[in-house]
Amino acid sequence: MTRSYALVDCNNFYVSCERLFRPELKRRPVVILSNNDGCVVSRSQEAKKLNIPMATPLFKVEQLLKRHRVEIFSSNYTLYADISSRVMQTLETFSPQVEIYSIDEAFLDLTGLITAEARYDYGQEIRQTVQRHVGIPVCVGIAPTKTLAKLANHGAKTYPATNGVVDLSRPERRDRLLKITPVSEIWGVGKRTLLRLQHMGIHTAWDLSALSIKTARRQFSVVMERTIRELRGEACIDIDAQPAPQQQVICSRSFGEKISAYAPLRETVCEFAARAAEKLRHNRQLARMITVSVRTSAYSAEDPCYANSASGSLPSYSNDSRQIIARATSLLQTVWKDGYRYAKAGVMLSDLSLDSPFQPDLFDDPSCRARNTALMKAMDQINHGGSGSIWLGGQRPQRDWFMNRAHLSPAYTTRWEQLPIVS
DNA sequence: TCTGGGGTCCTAGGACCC
DNA sequence: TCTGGGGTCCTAGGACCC
Repeated sequence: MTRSYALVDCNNFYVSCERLFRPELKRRPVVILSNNDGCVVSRSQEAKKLNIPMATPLFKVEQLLKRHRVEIFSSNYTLYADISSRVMQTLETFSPQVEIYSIDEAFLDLTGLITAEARYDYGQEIRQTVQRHVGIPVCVGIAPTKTLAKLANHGAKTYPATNGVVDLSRPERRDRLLKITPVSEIWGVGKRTLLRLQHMGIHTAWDLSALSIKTARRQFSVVMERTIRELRGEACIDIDAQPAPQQQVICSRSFGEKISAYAPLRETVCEFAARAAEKLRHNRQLARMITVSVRTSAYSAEDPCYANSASGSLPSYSNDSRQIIARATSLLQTVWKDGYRYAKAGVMLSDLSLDSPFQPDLFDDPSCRARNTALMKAMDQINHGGSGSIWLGGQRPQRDWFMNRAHLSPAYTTRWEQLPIVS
């Protein structure tokens, strides 16, 4: 049976979230910054028109932003995650098979759900419902493969005449859009691949779809082969409504101020380790491998450059903050070198397993494990909401001390004291 | 002065086994 | 003196995604 997928993608998602609570910003240029106020990661239509490229460092466009009185926000992930889950809940009423692909987009399996003729209208209904229930504008792309649904969504965003919905079920429409879309817009074509494709004279999505499968396989990889088949309408990537448990948990940050001494760097790494352990417990997972990485700035010309990482295993599968912090500290000692100005560090947990059913090893002490689990649970409950009321020795008490967040909006939907007030 | 963070998948090459 | 070949597992690195 011919399959049918919809890709629903929120428009300028972070900007739209901020505008929900600041409606006066509707037609104003708005940008959202990454963690640490480093780069521009979301732009309103008006900001895009000012030629502010995605992921530009803030300092490069600061003057431009000022001149055009662009509204600036630090990222407020607590808010975005909450709005995202409301959007996803709404989408789940439109298909039994929904794959949440990222914070702002989801694939819906429409196969056998609606007739080909009704698909465009269904897309419009999705748009209107999300707008009415959550207040977030979305675009919908519908097609027989996920790669084409991505393309359709890009079309819906690019061409206002589509009214936010593009259905590529008919091959004529599909081919027409392929011919006018640059190959760089195709899902899976990144910077490196783009360069190689251009050398081969491949510039549009249509050119790519015409590349022989054999050549694609030989010169690129199975990934490219799949992309081409999908562009031709052959579904190779299925909906993944029950994603496998995560394989790694990462906590890493650039610092607001560079760190040259061991003690503050250790405190920071301990903090990252504690956060990673929290995430692990939230996922109901355990880890056996831990990696600690540190680096100096990759951009600074005058500072000497150094980057290193060290991995090691934990005594057994664990999500106990104390064990993870202890191991992180010992690993940091092996990569620490005096005389550098550190700009970034990270802790990664891998070799994960679910915490139940748990397979203990020979030396496991069940009563000790139960006690530790209870202790961590109590800690998480006290810290619920991210306020960081209690912490372990070695952690730095003021969370986020190292992060610049000069333009943060309130946690409108997740903290009582910050609820918006209608007067 | 100031350049994000958190993930996934694929491939190649080495170690090791029989 | 002869020095195969196929399989698995692990790791590092690359490329990509949002």
